[in-house]
Amino acid sequence: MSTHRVRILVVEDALDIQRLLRSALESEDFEVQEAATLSQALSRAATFHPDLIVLDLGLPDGDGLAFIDEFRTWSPAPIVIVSARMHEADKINALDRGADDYVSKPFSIGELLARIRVQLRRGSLTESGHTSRLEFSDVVIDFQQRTVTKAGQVVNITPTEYRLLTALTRLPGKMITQSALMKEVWGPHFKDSTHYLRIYVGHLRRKLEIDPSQPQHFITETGVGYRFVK
Amino acid sequence: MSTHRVRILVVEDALDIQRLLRSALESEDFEVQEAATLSQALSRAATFHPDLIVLDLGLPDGDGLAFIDEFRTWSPAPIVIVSARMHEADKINALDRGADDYVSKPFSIGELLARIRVQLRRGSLTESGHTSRLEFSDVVIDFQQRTVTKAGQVVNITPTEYRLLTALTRLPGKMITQSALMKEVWGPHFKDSTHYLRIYVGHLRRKLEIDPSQPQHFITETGVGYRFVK
DNA sequence: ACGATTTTTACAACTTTTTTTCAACTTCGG
DNA sequence: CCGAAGTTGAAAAAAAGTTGTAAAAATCGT
Repeated sequence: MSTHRVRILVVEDALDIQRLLRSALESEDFEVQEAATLSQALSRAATFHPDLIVLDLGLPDGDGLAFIDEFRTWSPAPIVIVSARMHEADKINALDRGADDYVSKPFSIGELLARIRVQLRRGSLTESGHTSRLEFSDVVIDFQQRTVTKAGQVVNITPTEYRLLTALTRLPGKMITQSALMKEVWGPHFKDSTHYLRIYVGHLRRKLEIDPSQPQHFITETGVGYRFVK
Repeated sequence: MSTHRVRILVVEDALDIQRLLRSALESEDFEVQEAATLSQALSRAATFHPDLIVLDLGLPDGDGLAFIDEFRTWSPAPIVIVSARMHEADKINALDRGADDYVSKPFSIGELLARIRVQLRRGSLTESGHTSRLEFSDVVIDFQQRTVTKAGQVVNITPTEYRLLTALTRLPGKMITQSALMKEVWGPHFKDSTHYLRIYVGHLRRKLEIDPSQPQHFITETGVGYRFVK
């Protein structure tokens, strides 16, 4: 489905390694962007939407672990750490924090590329995500038929409501930020018009919650986003 | 909602390493089975249906790569190679044939366990359960879902509280200075308004400590900063 | 042109952050 | 060991910001 080349963001402050990585990755036909600082990495990641991140932990303006924390709030794309830190505790920390692989410097470029292929291979396997049916309390959502029933009665769901419902329920339990929801439902251009969200989450609650004033399934995370729980 | 413990098949002919792996894996509450030869490995895998395989490439009756080929025809379960072979070509070969990670002997058992957690996290993300988590006393923090639970109950965490929690827990046991925390949570401009810190550390203690007046996890280092310990 | 849907507007209710106040605790010199 | 200075913790009021609801206006699809 996605027609674009695989995008890789390289977060690395050492210029020589940056160049080495760029040439190796580009010769594998990846689309490469670079960032040399933590803040640059975060803004690049947001606009570039990389399929994978190569991350040096030793950045000048902060700990690379902070990047993992922040990035993982909105993207599951694999993160491969490339670092001079050799201590076991550093590796374990980074891996448990959300990194997917850890390669120590000095590294072999061939091995790094193989490990990147492993990450991308698995990413494409688990891409799909959505099951065809979802049930909670007395509600049944059938994503194949695009129908929603509550207590056996068919509930009319408008196109916008349905897109929002899909975005919220894709990963039950996971908090989705307002801007992520806006981008998915109304498009990137509307990402700051978050009052639409309140109105449409309100619609979903009125139609699907048992008591819309005490929502059990469409949960507000004030200042951040919404979460669907079964 | 699989109720069984996570099953791991260890394919390894050296008895000492086999024992080491079994005890380490069982203390993490995995269900472990072993195989010492290629043919044994294939039949065990077929009956045991492991969730993950730890595989030594140097088996007496054949190349471990053959096992990967055969196993991959019917199971996508992650394979973590543990091998004495150090050559780059061996690693690349195994990874491209279908292995998911490669740890060289002699290996650190802590790192191996972390890499196993990474593999299991990915696999179960789509089904349910395991993600990148931090646990201490009766508290579970799930950074992928952005949820915090105490004794099974969801605890509401505000955006500022969550940023502080993230900054503090990133390096368990390590003391973080007040100004570092201020810069990360409130931004560089507020680095001297350290009384905010006391208020919000207080919030975290009230919400997460067993006895907030006798903190066990969010520790004050008077005059310097705070430290999180598990 | 009609009904259904989306967008705009307005306001009340609610949550979070900041400010303020004061009590308790730590540290350190005498 | 005592008291002073500095540091930390708890509570609550005030301010700022965020969310929920209703309903009118505009737009869309047929």
